[in-house]
Amino acid sequence: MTISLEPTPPYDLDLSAKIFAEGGDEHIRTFKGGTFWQVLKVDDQLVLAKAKSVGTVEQPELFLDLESDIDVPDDLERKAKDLLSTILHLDMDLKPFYKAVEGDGVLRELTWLLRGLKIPRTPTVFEALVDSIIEQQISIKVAWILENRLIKAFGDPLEIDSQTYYAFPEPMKLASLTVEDLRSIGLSARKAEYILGSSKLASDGLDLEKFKDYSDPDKVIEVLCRIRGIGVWTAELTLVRGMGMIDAIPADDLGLKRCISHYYCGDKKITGAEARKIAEAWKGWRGLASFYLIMAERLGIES
DNA sequence: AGCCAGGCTCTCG
DNA sequence: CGAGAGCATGGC
Repeated sequence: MTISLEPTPPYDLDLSAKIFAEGGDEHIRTFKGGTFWQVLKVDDQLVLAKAKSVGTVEQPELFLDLESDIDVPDDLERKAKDLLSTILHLDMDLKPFYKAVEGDGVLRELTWLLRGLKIPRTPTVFEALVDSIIEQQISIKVAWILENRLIKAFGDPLEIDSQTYYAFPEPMKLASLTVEDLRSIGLSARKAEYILGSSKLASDGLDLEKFKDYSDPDKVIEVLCRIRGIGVWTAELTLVRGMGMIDAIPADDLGLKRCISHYYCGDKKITGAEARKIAEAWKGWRGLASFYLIMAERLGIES
């Protein structure tokens, strides 16, 4: 069964999914040989989704294949298609962003070089929140290792052709664990407590997913920051990655400051406040612009 | 070998 | 209050 997807052009899957190749895991989610795949949880049913590009950047088209341990009914198929579109952010229109940053010499060049790059989202806000907690302070590569361990240890398994794939664990599942359980995969006791606390809130009435519909990002940040272990940085990262709020920017982020400094300040060290000031020029698109800078640095693009 | 990496809380003074 | 210690792992 092959489903056709038509992303809003321009779109470059190979470029956009590159981020999943680094730190990816074949049993969870990765991008390899032109194919992106990930287990999706749709109506409590696990489905392995595989997407590849069959179009061009200007006329993008994806083929989506779904595999499961049951026959996938039509409505499930439609929901899986929608969820994959959400994850890859296929409905995002990049053209207004490109127009908005035309006056910025750095981004004008980077948006030309990285044309079709869309910022991915997590399937749920909860997943973005937990990921962001794990990523606090340690290097991103170590964080990816820990995230994958968490998913394999506590996530939902799907068996296909004697291969096991894992989806991100539900809040209820993580809430049922102990600090020792989480320490056993290499998390600090502190982070284990943060994750347990957040999971308990999420499985006990705090509907994180509803924050997607809030119109005021600052309000969401404020609410999230009341949770123990969640600071402004973690909240902002969750907004961008979990809610698709592409104007939110984790300006205090060490890696982002390094990127902004590299492309705008001749590698001179800058503060979070200075980063925020520079990012003012990208208002409306600050998170997306940051993503372009980070990807440009990863790809070794000089300017 | 040690220091550092996409922070945050808690504890002192 | 503001500053500083402590945290876990893996990469360099």
